[in-house]
Amino acid sequence: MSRRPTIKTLSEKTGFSIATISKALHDSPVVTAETKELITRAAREIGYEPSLRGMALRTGLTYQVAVLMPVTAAQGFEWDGVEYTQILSGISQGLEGSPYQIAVHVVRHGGEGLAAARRIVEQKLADGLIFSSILVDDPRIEYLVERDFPFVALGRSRQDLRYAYVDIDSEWAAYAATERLINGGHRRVALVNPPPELAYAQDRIDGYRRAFAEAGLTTSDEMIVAGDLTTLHGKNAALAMCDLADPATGFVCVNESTALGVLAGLRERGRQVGLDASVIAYDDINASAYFAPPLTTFYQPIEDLGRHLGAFLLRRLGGEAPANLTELTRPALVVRQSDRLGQN
Amino acid sequence: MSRRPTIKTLSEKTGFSIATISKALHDSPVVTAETKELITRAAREIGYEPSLRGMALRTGLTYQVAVLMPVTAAQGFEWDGVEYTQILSGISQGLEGSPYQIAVHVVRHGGEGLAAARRIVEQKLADGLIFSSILVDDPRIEYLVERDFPFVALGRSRQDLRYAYVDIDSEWAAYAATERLINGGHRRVALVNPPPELAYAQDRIDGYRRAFAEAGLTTSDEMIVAGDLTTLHGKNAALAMCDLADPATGFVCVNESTALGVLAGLRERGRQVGLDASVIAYDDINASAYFAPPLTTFYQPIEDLGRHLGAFLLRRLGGEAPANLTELTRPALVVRQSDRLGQN
DNA sequence: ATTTTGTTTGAAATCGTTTTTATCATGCAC
DNA sequence: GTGCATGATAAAAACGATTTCAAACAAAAT
Repeated sequence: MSRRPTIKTLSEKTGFSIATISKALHDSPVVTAETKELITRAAREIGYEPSLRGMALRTGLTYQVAVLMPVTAAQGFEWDGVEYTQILSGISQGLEGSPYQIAVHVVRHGGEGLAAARRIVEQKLADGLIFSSILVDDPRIEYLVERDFPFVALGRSRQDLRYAYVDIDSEWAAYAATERLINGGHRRVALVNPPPELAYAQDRIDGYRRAFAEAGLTTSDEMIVAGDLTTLHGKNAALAMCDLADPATGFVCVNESTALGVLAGLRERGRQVGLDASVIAYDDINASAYFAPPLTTFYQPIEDLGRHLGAFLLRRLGGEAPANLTELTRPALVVRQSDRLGQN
Repeated sequence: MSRRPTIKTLSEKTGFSIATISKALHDSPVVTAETKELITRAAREIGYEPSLRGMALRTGLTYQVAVLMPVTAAQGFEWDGVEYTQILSGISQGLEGSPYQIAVHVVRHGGEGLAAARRIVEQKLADGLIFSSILVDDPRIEYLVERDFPFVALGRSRQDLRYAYVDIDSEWAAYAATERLINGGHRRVALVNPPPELAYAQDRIDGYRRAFAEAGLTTSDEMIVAGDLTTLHGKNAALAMCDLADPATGFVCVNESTALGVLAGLRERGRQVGLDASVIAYDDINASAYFAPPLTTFYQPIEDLGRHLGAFLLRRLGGEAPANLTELTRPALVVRQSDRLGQN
């Protein structure tokens, strides 16, 4: 039985030393074109593939990219975090052609994130790191920047640090959605938001407030409902907003899961969407198109973001400065249902 | 700056040779209890952690578990494949306490699956493999069994091979759902099913047919609609079933995504669920509870299955025979809405 | 003819482990 | 006192690559 060919096999076959083989395969200028040709041909012939483990040991690299995958709401088995499939798919596309593999590290509680990052850096479990759920003040970013460990964040914290990121312009997205509802005649607009420690929760609040400010209106904080990203949260938020003395008529929902919950809540209160309530959501898996009624959304191309995460990390690993590696995308409006209160 | 401590550091610190250190840390019987104690204490003191890469090179292992993640319907950006977050979370729990990391390999087209498995085995990218979307006749299973490469399948093919698997009893699940609808008075029941090459699509068809046979009724194949697992597929299926000369009144949906589509389709045709149509789905992320109306479902504990996948693979890697490593679970009925036609 | 320079290749060290084999006391029997 | 197990530890080889440095040789310069 023939074992997998190594550089030694090649050495025996071609008569060159393993040193020359290694150099030839790396296209080093010190070896003649003729020898290179000979060696690469032999390598192709016997199907030689360098062993990642051998390379890893010698170079100190791991050829692994770690991805921190949060599983916050597995408890209760609610619809949450599902977009990670798309993120991973995107990252994998971004990494294509490189020798890097994706190592998923599941993070159960918020606090585990820093611990996981620490372990990855200290035990050198990976050469680079990708993570999301960025906090307003994110200890992982601080730690990694300080250690100069290559990473790309999906989201931006509010720290004054230079690092690579890919993000959605949530401030603008919330502004645009809120503005639409205000223009539609809504004065009481609920913002169904993620927990306030998340950076983009703050971005959304900023955009929401800006829309009201520019319209010359005032907002009250009771309309901003923070919670996890589950459908249940959306439903509870809608119920609470309906039960206010001065109830909400417009709803800006952070994602499709909460939007579904809001629809369920409104139904339970006998409110008719399109007639006495309007709902706008941010969309990643096109479920909103099938809701009753179909929702107007801002579409976030999660898989694209993933692709950029992978590509940016590759460039970061290649030594590029983080300053070049930033991207901010605006979600695209998908109009499906009117936002005009009682006019459709 | 102190580099990460290695076995050599420990050797210098304690005065023992690296051979003795290695043996002591593996609790070998040839080294005295006293020496072991000394060495383990020193290891703890300087925070020694063995290098996975060093171990990997020497032992030929990789300490990686590969997971094949299919991304079939990324095209069109439909709701599909979202349960992988839960699967990964479960696998990670099953692997906890072991030195194994999860390496995700994204598989884009069906055919890529075998190629990915081949690459993983031949280049020894991982020590074990986990994959889903099992085909009726699955070349990956055949290949891996032949090579005696450790793996656990999420699902069972119809090949007569011995291998480790975790699966949902889809035959029973389809039987139970169909029987409920038949008992509710439905005679025209549509089965909104995945593509027929998937093993569990056949299981579902078997169960569906058994329910009709046991009720002394006949089925017609036009009621079995195969397609991808997207919401769009569900909607199209519902439209088609409504437009038949003898339309369907009951719907058994393969997952929540298609169920949402079926609801949308029924709405478009003016059918009222609970009045002139009934829908039952298989549930993994509890979205059905918020649909209009909330759906009766069979709940599939995906994360549990993932946990077993991880645990089984660990045992398989430990040398256990595949025959012991099989599990079949029945989903649990969650009654939310009556299945009785026009009687609720 | 001898030295210098440059070009190509090879030997050897290294990365951090595990494992096989060797060494060296010590205790015991003869 | 010599020989022989026995038990504890050490030395060395291996895993598969990269990299530094030396060697060999030819060509050019003196």
